[in-house]
Amino acid sequence: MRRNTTQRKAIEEVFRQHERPLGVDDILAYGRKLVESLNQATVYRNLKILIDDGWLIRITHPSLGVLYERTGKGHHHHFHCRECNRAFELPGCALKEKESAPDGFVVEDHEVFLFGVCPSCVGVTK
Amino acid sequence: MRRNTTQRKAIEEVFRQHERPLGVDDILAYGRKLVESLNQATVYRNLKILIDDGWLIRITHPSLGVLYERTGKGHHHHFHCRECNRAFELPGCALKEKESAPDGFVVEDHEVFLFGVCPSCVGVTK
DNA sequence: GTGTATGCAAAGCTTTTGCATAGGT
DNA sequence: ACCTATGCAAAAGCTTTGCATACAC
Repeated sequence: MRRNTTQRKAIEEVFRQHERPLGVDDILAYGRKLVESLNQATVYRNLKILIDDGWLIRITHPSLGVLYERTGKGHHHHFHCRECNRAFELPGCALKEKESAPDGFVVEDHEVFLFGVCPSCVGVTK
Repeated sequence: MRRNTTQRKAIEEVFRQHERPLGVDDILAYGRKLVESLNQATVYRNLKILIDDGWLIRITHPSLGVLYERTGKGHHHHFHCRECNRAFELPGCALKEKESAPDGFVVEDHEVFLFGVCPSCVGVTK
């Protein structure tokens, strides 16, 4: 039977506090603020559990590598800010799947990654 | 000065023979058909050289991991066939960058990955 | 002949696993 | 009290690097 451990509750809390896709390093760092002893192996094991539970999904971002994000947000795209290096989830979908591939290809799904500057970084002199 | 080695010529030949994005394993396997002694470290070193030369680019595919493809094909998207597990380069771009993110986000670039069944696998009973 | 590139092996990283024990139930 | 989940350390992948030698020039 599944136990409701301090560690997993902390990892869930990290995702609630940061509503954006997070990497393992982020999760470990933020998690240790809540549970000092939090171990890397524990994080990996719990991420797997939360994915099995359907609470998280794992995505591989072209620039940021492996990220984890909460489920239940429907289809969306990802934006990567080149200034603050964070990933954002963007609502909506402007891609027409049928028109996106030549005849003969059956398109069943897609992922879009956008790159640029996020609202908080626009206009900030660097 | 850069030497024109048998190994690098073999790696280049692999990309000419297979006009699609290739992973390190593919490159090593196909390359060994041309140069039996071809070593993994040599492949990695030469991929880096070919990227520096602008002859290859490295992409991180959400499902297939790290792939390498020849440059000079302009902007395109990638299609991953769930049957044969190969990646294809698709010409054209149906994404309107400006409409793809909410106000405030400055979109400068994007990558699109499509998933489905490729023409050679459509209709093939499995 | 000179010096870069290769093959091999060892070392880095990230992720996974084995094992003793802490802790949730 | 039981037995799962944790922390630690070792192991397993993938990629990089050090070093002696092969080979491109």
